[in-house]
Amino acid sequence: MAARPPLYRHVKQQITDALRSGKWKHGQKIASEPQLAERFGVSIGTVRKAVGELEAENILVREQGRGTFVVSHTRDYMLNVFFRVVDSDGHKELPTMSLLSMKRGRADGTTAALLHIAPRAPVIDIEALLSLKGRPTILDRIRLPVSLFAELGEHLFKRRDGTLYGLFQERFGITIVRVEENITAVIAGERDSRLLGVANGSPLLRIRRVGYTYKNVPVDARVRLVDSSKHGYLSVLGSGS
Amino acid sequence: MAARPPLYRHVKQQITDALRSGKWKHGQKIASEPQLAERFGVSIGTVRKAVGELEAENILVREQGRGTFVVSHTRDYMLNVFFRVVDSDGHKELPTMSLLSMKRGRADGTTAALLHIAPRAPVIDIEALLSLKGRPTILDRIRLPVSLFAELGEHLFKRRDGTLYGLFQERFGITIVRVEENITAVIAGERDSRLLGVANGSPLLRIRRVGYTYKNVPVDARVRLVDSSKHGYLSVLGSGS
DNA sequence: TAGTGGTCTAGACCACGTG
DNA sequence: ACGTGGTCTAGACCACTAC
Repeated sequence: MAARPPLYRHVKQQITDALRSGKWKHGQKIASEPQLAERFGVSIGTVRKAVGELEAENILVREQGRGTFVVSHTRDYMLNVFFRVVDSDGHKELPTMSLLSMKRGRADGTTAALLHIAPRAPVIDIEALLSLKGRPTILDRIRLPVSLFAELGEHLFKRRDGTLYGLFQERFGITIVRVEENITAVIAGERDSRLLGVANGSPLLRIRRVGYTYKNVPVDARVRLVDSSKHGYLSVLGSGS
Repeated sequence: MAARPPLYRHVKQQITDALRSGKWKHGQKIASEPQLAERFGVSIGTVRKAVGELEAENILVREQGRGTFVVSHTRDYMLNVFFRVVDSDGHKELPTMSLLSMKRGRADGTTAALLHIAPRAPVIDIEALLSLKGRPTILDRIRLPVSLFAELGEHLFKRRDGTLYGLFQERFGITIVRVEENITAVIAGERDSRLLGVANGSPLLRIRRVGYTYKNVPVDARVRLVDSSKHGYLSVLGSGS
């Protein structure tokens, strides 16, 4: 008795597949609504419902009079969607990244489970220090599966003004559509406190993040330590009117 | 040249006003879509768009074949919408509350600013210890404006199996539709560590929460300390497919 | 069976951006 | 002027719930 899925779900799925296959790339305009309606043999209203859901999921953006576009992980976009660290006035600002190290290694059990890869599968292991207002504030340890990012090299970071997820999108065609963050409080270790410029034994936010692309495929796993003495992590729930 | 707002916004506004005025109370069924369409002199499609937005904002819930209802702050609802503390397996469970103290006082500057009330305006000052799996995990210090909760007394907590926001809704007709939480890491003070049963100097999550009802009116301000040694704060961003 | 919300259609008109 | 997305309408039919 499997309930028949509504038509617009099917349309949405076809659009998502087209995005995944690279038919339309980030920042590009997709087909207009009348064109999509004709291609899929449905009415415009049905197309609009499908596109509307994809827009609500931060995958497409509609612009009246111009068209519908695949979201691009610009700095502004990252700031609004994925970055939640604010200063004491509630203002947000993207950090500047400084690469500490980058090497190949093998996934430990936890990382393998998070990334849905085999234990000891090859990963890229990155450490980076992120600064806000010139002050080191965030220490990232990032693990990426080599299977997806084989050609990732240090040189790609040197000349970058964008974000890591922007790099994923531009160079590897991988769009992060959702991240899950699990936050706990920890005491800064000796090395962490030195890098972040805080007293040994200071409290830090420890954020375990997993980033997912389409179809809930995990792509990046990171552990992020945040000096929250001058910043906070902002979470908004419910979004009422 | 003020752009004319679309019709469905007007309809949405009228529905929100009716909710605020108490015409339909939590858990009750509101008028059917054809009835609303006739009352407001618009087509059903326009009503559906308005109701759809209110549903997306967690203010109404539609149930096929039954009707559209005002959300009720049941335990399940709270768990899914406003409670973000999970155990190490990622499971959620609502805490049991134990009231530590409740007294009248006056708002300090920070609290007054958060609640949009005058400095030194009268507030109710509550301390409560919340336990997960029988283990004290969260220490809440809550400030409520007396202007909204004049009749709040300790007896209302004694016989309670619901949540604080459920109490707001049932006894005071106030529905929280959005909360903002600002999270930092702190070191447990002497009293905090004793109440939470952790070692002095342990790291804790410090969550500054403000709860809002319709029209962005702040209603409750609290500072929440969480023992994150066995739990974490879960945040999901982007919600892609 | 009657009433509810959910889907889908077809078409008119509006608001906006581009050439 | 044209094409885009945005709004609004009217009506048909489906899926589900209650009685």
